[in-house]
Amino acid sequence: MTAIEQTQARPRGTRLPRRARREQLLGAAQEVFVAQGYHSAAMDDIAERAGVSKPVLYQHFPGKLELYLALLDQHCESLLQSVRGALASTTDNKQRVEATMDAYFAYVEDEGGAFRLVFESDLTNEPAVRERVDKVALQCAEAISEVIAEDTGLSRDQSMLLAVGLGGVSQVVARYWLASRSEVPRETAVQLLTSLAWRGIAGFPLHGAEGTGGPQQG
Amino acid sequence: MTAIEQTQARPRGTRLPRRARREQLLGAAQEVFVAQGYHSAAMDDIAERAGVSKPVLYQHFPGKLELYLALLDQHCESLLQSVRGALASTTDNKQRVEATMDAYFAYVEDEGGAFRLVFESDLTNEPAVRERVDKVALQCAEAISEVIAEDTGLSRDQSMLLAVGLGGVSQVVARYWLASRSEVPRETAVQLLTSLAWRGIAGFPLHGAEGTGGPQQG
DNA sequence: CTGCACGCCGATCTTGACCTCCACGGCTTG
DNA sequence: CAAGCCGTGGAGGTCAAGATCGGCGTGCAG
Repeated sequence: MTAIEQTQARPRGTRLPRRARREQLLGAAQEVFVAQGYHSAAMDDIAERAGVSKPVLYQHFPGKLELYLALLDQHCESLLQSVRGALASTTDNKQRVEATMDAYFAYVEDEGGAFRLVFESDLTNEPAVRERVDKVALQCAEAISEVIAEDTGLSRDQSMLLAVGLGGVSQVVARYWLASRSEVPRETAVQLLTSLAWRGIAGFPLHGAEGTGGPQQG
Repeated sequence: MTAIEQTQARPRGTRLPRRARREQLLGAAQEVFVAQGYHSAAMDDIAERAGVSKPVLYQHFPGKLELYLALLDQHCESLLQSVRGALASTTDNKQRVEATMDAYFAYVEDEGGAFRLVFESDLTNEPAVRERVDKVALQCAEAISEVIAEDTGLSRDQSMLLAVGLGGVSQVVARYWLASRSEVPRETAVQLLTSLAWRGIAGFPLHGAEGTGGPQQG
């Protein structure tokens, strides 16, 4: 009845080198933060999850907030890399859209549900957290907006609006798709969104004017 | 130095009928919750903001959570009504898209920033809150998806995915537009998103097949 | 074998926020 | 004019959770 699933199953007595211990603590913290959110997560829970006592936690991190920020930074960077990688993976703009959408889906589907720290944080009132979350969203949108501006000739402000929209739609739908256990397979969902978005973007002037790859398949 | 801005400027001693007092408390609570989030908001702050003492607060609401839920319910209902009203305001599907987008922008721009309670709550771990937030998003998406399904002939699952996407894009971009103080006027932003979304939707089969209003103006 | 250093643990402190108890003052009634 | 009632106010209880202090066991150098 009181059995608690723990990924590591440490018998609470193992001695680890500092670096390894730190990584393990980060893993445990991620599990707890993802499952319970920042506020409901207790340092006791994290320590217990890691199979250590609380003082050890405080020997590796100054406090709860810093622990959370370490994880947040890690996964913000991860998202940004994925999006940039998707945009750089091809020069065909339609495939760019598809790759970017898929990047969001892959990110959301990633192990441990770490995306919740970025997209569903319950600590957005903390300026440090707000800054991270806003910044990564802005950086992703800027990366997307550059492509949009080149493809459509829209102004910076307007392409940013669209870029924010594309990032937003990817993130929101990916989360919905994951939560609803939709029977629609991931690839189909991505295709659907890509069709929607690409047709929308292609309707603006200048689309495909500069060798962006032909829209041969309607 | 210790001057605190209070919208009502009650001299802290006024006697109000219960209904009016309740409304005033709700208003004060909304201001504090919006400004500070659920966790950082203290019942003391809300009472002080309203110009009453704490026991009065507890005579009208059983606790902090119920107070929050009362506000949340109110604004969830408001959003749902706006979206449904927008969808029912016309039979032209393109104008439906535009009206719905505009409904989100209006909602976000609404006084007091109450949209934060719905879209940026820091209490999503609380099941009651999660239920409300998820439910209103789902209800909005369902309302939208009905139109999409009729217009495109897509399956229920697929039109729901698109509907969630449209709701998501509206919500995300509207919040970005509000936060970034974009020089793009609201009407232009709505037009931009409407173009994007409508072209995307219109690309699916069956679009405009059943008297949905002619797409005469590109 | 013995002393030392290091990392870990049980038990504790303190803060902060939600939530109630006893005294005061204005309004109504005879 | 006087008495009572009801709502208001300040001060306090309780508890959860973040953050910390002395003791213990283990591995290594001499």
